[in-house]
Amino acid sequence: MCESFAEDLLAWYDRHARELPWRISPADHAKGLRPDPYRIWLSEVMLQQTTVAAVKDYFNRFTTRWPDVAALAAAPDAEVMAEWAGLGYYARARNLLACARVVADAGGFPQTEAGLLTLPGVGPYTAAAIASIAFATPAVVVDGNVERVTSRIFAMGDPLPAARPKLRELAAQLSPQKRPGDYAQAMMDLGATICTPRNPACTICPVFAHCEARRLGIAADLPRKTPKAAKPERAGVVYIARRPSDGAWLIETRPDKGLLGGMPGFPGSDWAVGGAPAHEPPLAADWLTLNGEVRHTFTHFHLTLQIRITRSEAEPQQGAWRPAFSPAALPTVMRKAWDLAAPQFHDV
DNA sequence: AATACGTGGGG
DNA sequence: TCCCCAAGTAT
Repeated sequence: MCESFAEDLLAWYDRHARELPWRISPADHAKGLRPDPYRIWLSEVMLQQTTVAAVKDYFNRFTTRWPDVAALAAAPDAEVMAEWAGLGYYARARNLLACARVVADAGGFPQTEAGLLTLPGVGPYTAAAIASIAFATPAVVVDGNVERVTSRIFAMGDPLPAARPKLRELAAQLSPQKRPGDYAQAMMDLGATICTPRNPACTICPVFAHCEARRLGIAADLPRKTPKAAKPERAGVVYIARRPSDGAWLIETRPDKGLLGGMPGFPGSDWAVGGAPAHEPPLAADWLTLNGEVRHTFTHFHLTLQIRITRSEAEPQQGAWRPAFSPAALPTVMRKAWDLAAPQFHDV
């Protein structure tokens, strides 16, 4: 049954594989063509907790600008962070660059799962994905799609995340030794297009016959998940200043660790439950509080941000004047603040 | 082991 | 509107 599961899935993949910028087609794969490990690695890191739709443009811009790992390794940190701006989980970008430099120094990517696992930003999923897709090594590739598909095939009702080790065992039972890369990508495509979280399309599923949850009519209820804690409300203040003499913006680079680490932003208060903690503005001036506020939701809290603006020529105590600053380099929450403030500076 | 870490789209 | 979630990793 396991054997024919993989056969049925791969037969479907041969006809229905999605065309994606980092992929080569199953037909070309069969001719012995191999995808570029650099492109597979880059796409897998971008795709961590991120949708294909969101990744495509970023992937194309990165590979156009930095066509190989040596080019990326030589890039200045700020340029890579700016190119990543808006994609989220910015530790990925910092680790991406660290990883590129390790790999460029080594003269190429490690070709084993264990070797890949030592790289910054490469965890169990990504190591297995690169090993199977780029190096044709059988590996048990388990991501959210595989967990969902597997829980349904076996009608495994234990809730995530506790069920993760058991699901990995079950996924290993399904995984074939042949065509590991195609199989991994087939599971992704199945999970993304047929075996979806809501309203799975069981009637057109290529592995319909193997699916215990479908047989029981409970596919849409799996996998079960333990409820998540509610997100707390936090609030803060940001200060947006512009220098009339040259149009420079007051920008600080956030510390490498923590939220939005390594990204540019506007100086301001900490963000706390119950309101902005006491703080000093980044420079002495008359600050105007805007009527509108920024609302933004992070993974683990909601945020309301008050915006204060001024025009000034003073030397700041936080951040620095940046005459050539582009808002495209901002993380989304800061870009929202900029969107609100920028019209107030139309005459600067 | 549990928590921190972004964002945009869909129902 | 609000909640869920998408090719997870680091600590």
